[in-house]
Amino acid sequence: MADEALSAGAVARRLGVAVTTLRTWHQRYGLGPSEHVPGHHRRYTPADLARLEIMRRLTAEGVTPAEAARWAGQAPAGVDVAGPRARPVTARDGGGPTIPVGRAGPVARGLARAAMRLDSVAIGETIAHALATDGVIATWDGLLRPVLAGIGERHVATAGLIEVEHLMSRCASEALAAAARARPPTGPARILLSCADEEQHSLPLEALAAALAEAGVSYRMLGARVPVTALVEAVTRTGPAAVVVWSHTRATADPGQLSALLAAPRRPLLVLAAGPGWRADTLPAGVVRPADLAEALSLALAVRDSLEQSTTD
Amino acid sequence: MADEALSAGAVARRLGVAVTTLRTWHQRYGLGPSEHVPGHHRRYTPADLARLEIMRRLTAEGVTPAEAARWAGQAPAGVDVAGPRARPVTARDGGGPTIPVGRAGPVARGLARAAMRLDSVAIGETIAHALATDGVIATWDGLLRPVLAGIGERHVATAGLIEVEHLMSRCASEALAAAARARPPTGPARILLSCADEEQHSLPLEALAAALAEAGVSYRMLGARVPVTALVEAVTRTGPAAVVVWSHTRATADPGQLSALLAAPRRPLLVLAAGPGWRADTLPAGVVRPADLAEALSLALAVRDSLEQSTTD
DNA sequence: CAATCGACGCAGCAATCGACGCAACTCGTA
DNA sequence: TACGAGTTGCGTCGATTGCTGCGTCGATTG
Repeated sequence: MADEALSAGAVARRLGVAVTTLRTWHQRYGLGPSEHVPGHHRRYTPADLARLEIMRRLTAEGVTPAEAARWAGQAPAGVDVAGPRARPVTARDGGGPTIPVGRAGPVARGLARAAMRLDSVAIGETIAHALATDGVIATWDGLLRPVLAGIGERHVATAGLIEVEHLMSRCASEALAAAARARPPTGPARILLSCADEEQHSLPLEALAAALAEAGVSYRMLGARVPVTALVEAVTRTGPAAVVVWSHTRATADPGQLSALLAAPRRPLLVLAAGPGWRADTLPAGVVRPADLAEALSLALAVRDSLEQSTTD
Repeated sequence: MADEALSAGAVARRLGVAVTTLRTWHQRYGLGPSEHVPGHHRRYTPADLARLEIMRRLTAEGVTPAEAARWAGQAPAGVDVAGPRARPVTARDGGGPTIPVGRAGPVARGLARAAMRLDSVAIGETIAHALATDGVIATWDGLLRPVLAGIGERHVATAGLIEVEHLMSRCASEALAAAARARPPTGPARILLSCADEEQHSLPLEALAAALAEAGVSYRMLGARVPVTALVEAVTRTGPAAVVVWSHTRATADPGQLSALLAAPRRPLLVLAAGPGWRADTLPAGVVRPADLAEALSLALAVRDSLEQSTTD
């Protein structure tokens, strides 16, 4: 670990920019060594270098330098997006007359039972309570996803239970929407949520929307079955900073949609390919593929306010 | 501190309108940056932005843009614009690539405008307000249906606007669900609502559900794309007094589904074939075909009343 | 003496400007 | 019922603005 100070030339060489540019960045955006006496040589600490790295990466992505600088300036402990995440051990559990929910807990089992009963009131109450108590992420990963997966499995196996699946989806959708509405986000919507073309499953996207609302981030949600042209037009019109495209199955995961997004007139800062449909090796460069809801949320949060933090509204 | 100077593009993105429209608003209504040198770039201060926000909200409520601009122009205290604002006082309306709502009223027009802007917040607020004020039936017939029909027409004609249609549907769905939840029905659910097989439009059914909830009648809602076997099974399991099957297009209106219902072990008292998909001459005997939402509601209410009479305790 | 500093200027490029026009909707009128 | 007048949002075009990266110059630092 070199905690010695780097000279301007060294930093410039490392970043791949001219020395003059470093000076410009300093006096235009205040993005320089934390301690610097005017007239003396600049000494960049590792922390300063990290800030400049952010600046360089953002500008390389196409962000306006002024924006990137504002963003890099206030990031002392910036990038730790990918953290250690405990992975639930896949364990076979339970059979029986109801829906297999794995070891998702008694609440999930109760929810599954209510679903089998087509008891929409109980379903709605259970989900709403979980949302209020544990938050969107935990409810999604620990309750909704297991139960829905269980119904799906059963549905594939027995070619029945479709009405149960639809009822669950509807109730979950309602509960998520209610949760999102309970915490109305403020500020401009810089994040666009959309399903892939032909994709009709929008529930995970609604969960993400609710999670965003929970975090106080406003967004635009287009919903299911959004054709490429419509998506591109929406991007062109609203110019979001980030776009999340959900694909549930491989059939709906056409990488061309993402390429079209990147080629749009107002290229979004970040394009997220979410859902199990996407294949990592076929994604165009510059597209990020979050592993789960939590990661998608943290990525979206990272881009949140790249433009301004005005105190209006 | 004039630190917050938004560019035209930033403001346009924030409001959801085109940059050109901002310029138009400036030169037509004098609604622009307080200090602007002709030829130079426009710099919107927070005060200017607030004025535009008012403009946006008013137009979303259905106010004529010209009038909205007059309102917004004199809103902020202090610096006032002395722009070329000599407009005629005529209260004409209409214009732009909006959605034809005919003579459905200003609220519908405002809703259509908000939809074009993909402004889900405004859409949701408008619908929720209408639901609370006028009730479900009036909101459906006087607001939602005209706007949705307008979008549909336009969508067929121009092969675009799909994202607007989806957003409207989603917001309407949310609002209807919220309204239904606000008045939780009591008692056992004796009415089953379901889409026909392969039918994916469930919004009218959700409107009926909300209307039922408003009337204090409890129901079970299965949702979209319910296969015949699933529907029959649900009927067998829950034994409803009435079943409403919605079909939006002729392709999904297979009379066999209704026959299967009538042949079910626990034959429902009343089977309603709702939606424009059904053809009166092909319906099996004993199936009623309501003309609109109000009729469907009154039929459902009649069933409830007859039940109360027969099973009175 | 090499590297850097602050100041100044310049060329490329994206965003924006003003002007014009188009398409589409409403409404009054024939 | 059809049609023209009035409105309105927005696309397009050529010119301009303003931001950005960086080279240059004389003075200073290490």
